[in-house]
Amino acid sequence: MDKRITISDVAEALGVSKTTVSRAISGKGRIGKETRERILEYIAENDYKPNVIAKGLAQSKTYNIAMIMPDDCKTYELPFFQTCMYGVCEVAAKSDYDVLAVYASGNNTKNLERILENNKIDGVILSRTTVDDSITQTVKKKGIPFVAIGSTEDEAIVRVDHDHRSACRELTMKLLKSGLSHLALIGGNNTHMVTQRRFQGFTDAFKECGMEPDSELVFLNVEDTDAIESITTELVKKGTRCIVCMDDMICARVLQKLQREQISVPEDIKVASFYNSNLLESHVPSVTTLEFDVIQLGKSAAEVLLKLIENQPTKEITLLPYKVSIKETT
Amino acid sequence: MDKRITISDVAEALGVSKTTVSRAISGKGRIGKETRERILEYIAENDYKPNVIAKGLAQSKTYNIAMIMPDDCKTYELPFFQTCMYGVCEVAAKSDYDVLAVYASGNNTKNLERILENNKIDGVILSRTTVDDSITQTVKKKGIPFVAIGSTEDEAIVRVDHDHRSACRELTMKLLKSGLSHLALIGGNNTHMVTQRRFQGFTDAFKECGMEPDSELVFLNVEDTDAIESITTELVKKGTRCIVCMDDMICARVLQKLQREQISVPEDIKVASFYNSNLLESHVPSVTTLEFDVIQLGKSAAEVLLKLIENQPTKEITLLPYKVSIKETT
DNA sequence: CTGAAAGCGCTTACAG
DNA sequence: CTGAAAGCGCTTACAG
Repeated sequence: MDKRITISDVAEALGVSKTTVSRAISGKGRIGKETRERILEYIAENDYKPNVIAKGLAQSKTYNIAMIMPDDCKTYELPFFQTCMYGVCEVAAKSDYDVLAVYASGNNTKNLERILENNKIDGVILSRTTVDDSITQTVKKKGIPFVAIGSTEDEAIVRVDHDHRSACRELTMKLLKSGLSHLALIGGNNTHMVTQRRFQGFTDAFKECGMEPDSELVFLNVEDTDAIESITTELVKKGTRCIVCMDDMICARVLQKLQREQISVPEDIKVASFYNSNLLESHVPSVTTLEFDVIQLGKSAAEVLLKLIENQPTKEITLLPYKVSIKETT
Repeated sequence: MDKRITISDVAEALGVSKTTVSRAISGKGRIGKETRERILEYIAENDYKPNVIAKGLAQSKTYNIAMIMPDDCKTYELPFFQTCMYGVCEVAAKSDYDVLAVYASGNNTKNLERILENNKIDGVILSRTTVDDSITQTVKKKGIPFVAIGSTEDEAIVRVDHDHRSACRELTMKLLKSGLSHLALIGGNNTHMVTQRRFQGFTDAFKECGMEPDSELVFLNVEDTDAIESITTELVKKGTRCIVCMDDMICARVLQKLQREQISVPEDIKVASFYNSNLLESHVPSVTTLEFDVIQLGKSAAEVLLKLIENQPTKEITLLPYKVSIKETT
């Protein structure tokens, strides 16, 4: 490991003080133009790299942020979280921040607490928000900046999200207007805010048409494959004409089941999904979905968090656009 | 943010020196039993938490390791990397280490270089190794400990891996012995070491039976969906009786294509995969695969890296077991 | 067994 | 415009 030069070495070599060198680098404080240029030049030539750790100690900063990942494997394996994290890292890197991966859930905040106690981060990104969220409480108690990806009940939390409610309303609307009135809906864990928001959008559309969703056709908290399959079968028996799936995973399983039962889509039954991903993208026939830019979601979250950390003004809520993509399955 | 107490506060409150407090906490250096207990007790009661950053500065350590993630979305979205990372984080946390996510590839090591220059990590885990690997070179040049997940050409690199070659040999062997001699093989990027190792295992099995793989039926470097589908079609036309897929993604696409073409598995054609994942696990009929414990892979990698960082002896190579899981598709 | 002091590499009032 | 000095919170020879 090659020994790196420090600010003292630079100061000594140039016959100036450490203070001056520090100022030349940070750009803060008054400093003569010529002096600065001389220092910057020397630094470039001699490959000086500041020690971020020492800088952090002096400033009580770490230049690290944490991204909270769900800690059950069924969830953290979802492309969503990975893609999000990629966006977060990309933006963080530009400001010389790094991203710690921290796995936590409502029942298990011990990793989060450890990292918080160790003062290893300047801010936190919550990648999933649930209705009663002990993760949020933990971060809040610590008092460091954080932003939530997704909706939150607590309106005081800074957050970025896709506009799921409007998106689902719009897609549902299009389905209703195309003459499909008895829409079935299969959704996952209803303690996730996103499930609730999507359901609101679904309901919004019905109301706008002066109707109500048929409660016999709405299934929430459907968590495992078997349940999805039996509900699919049930819906087919009932003669449902269109199944709306809350997410890509559910949709993939529904499509698989229908295919296995030799029920053709869209001829016998139509299918749409409130969320897209690579699980569905290569499907034939192509699936009607909502499209969200997840990398951008991660990027926006990081941008907002960095502003928060640097005490710059930020919006309480950032809503990202979506695209309704009507394809062959409806 | 509640101000935390420091080692000085503890020292002052107890009328001892900072040195003594530090020793009581670290357990290093001689210290009176009674003094130590008094300090530990005070610390517990007053909720003292050491500042890991300061500790790191003094020791020239960061208590962070980096996990290198592939930087193209088709790859980092694979459950493999997520699951691996989970295992890494779990083990790291036990030793008070945290894990930075760093996206890099052979063409783009700038994030890695930045983090290395910033001295923000004590070691690196490489999650994928390619044949000519500029990532490995970059880390090596820096001189900090690292371990590779997967095989490497360079035998001097510390690495942990599943025994892909033996695993593939064994699965291929079983297929050959069950009377399927003209096995077709579809594999991905051949610059990935794992692709090469799997192919070796495949070949090993043939040799052991005094045969050779039929080069007309072997397709490597098959990277996109269209190619997989057309090869599948071609193989069906040729009357191939069994398609072996190098990984879960390829296998999923092959199965999808066959299903769409109404070709039944395993009646018309048999299918096996050299890698399992949730992509395949709920498939009907169940798929013959190799099963690997990926969380364990991440854990082992982290364990080895921590040993390396702490200058403890380690094995050059750690090979993890596998399971051949013969199911309905063959 | 314990402590004073120097040091890790930076930043930042304060003084000039 | 520039610098001496103190400080961030710890660790670790060195001395006693």
